[in-house]
Amino acid sequence: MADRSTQTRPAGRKDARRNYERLLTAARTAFAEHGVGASLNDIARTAGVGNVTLYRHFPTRQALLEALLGESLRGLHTRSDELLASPSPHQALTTWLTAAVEHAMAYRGLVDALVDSLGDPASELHATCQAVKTAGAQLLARAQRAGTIRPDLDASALFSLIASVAWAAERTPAHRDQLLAVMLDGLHLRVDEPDQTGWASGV
Amino acid sequence: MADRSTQTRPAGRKDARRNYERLLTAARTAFAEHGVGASLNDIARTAGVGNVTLYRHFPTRQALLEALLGESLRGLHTRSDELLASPSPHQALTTWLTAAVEHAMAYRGLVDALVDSLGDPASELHATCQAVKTAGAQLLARAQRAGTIRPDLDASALFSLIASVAWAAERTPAHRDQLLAVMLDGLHLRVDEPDQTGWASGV
DNA sequence: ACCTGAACACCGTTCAAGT
DNA sequence: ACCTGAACACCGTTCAAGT
Repeated sequence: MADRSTQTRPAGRKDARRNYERLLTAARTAFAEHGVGASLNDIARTAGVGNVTLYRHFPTRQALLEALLGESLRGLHTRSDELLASPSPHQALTTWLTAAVEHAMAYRGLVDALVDSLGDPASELHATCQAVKTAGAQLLARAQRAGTIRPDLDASALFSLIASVAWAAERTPAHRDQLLAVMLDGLHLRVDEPDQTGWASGV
Repeated sequence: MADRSTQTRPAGRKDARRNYERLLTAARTAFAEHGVGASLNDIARTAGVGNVTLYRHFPTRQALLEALLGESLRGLHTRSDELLASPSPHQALTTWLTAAVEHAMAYRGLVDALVDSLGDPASELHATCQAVKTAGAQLLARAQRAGTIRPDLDASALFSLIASVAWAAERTPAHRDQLLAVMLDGLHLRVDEPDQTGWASGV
């Protein structure tokens, strides 16, 4: 639980450390250009490093993603803690959901990797994704207690919702805001305002 | 527009016709088992056919999907025509959307192919996907005229919504109904009932 | 301790021939 | 006309050695 932000950066030999950094920057540009499915051999090549060196530092593609995005994704946890102190539970949740969707769109194809990771405890991204999930869970629970969000919904369903919107928005960016709006509206309870007529309170 | 259901089944040599059918059944089981990303060489192999034979009959993976699913997907168009005659525009749309999501989940990874096809006029699935889209457009427009569906939404955004739900539901089947419910609720206009109190009708 | 080049088993696609 | 086996350029992964 403590010091989640310190990932295993190699402290050993100087060239190892240098190769590590080179691989990260090469991966960053490759993912940005070709999506998370970019060729790993290509990344090693442009980093000026043997491909086995890449595999030693990052045994899987997800390890590479963790190194690149872990910090940013864990930032959603911090953000959630902050928002828990904000006055409107509902607004806090919607703000956070918008940010979460944004984070999940960092690279083309990233959402697939995130969803896979959540379901695979062996993945290097697993812990990070679960941190995101529990971050959302807190805001979700608070909003549900406040009565503005449909009660039949748990944290993992919320994660699926985030992923589904991020996936579609990545494919058709023009629809991003509408997709988000529909999701947020769908989460919103119908009877969200205090009843102003007294009409419905009888039964 | 006429006779969309007749696809190019080869009428030539007997062995060609036989190979065509063998490839289809091999593809069907391969896609069912490994998703739409299944190895094409593998499909040719289990069909007992040279791989080039596969490529001649089906130049792309999407051509194969069209041959397998085209009829079923075009069925959504027929379904839409039927539902246009049903009494409740809103119920008609939700029924159709549920069916559309179901269709898009026929194989693992299918939604990606469908969305790609819609954006690529050269794809063999393009016409089919557009037929699905226009089928949804009719029901959407009717429900919007009836005032139960948010008016700021066009057919392509609706297609994105279907795809996003199908994508997530395929990954986490347990959430399928909730994802659908959130989407349908998000489409639903808040003030959908005739105002029963007179409170809101002043302005 | 950390690195590299070469090999391995795949993939989709295309070739030069066969009947 | 329609087919096939073999080649091609890739992929991720693993090997046997190097310093």
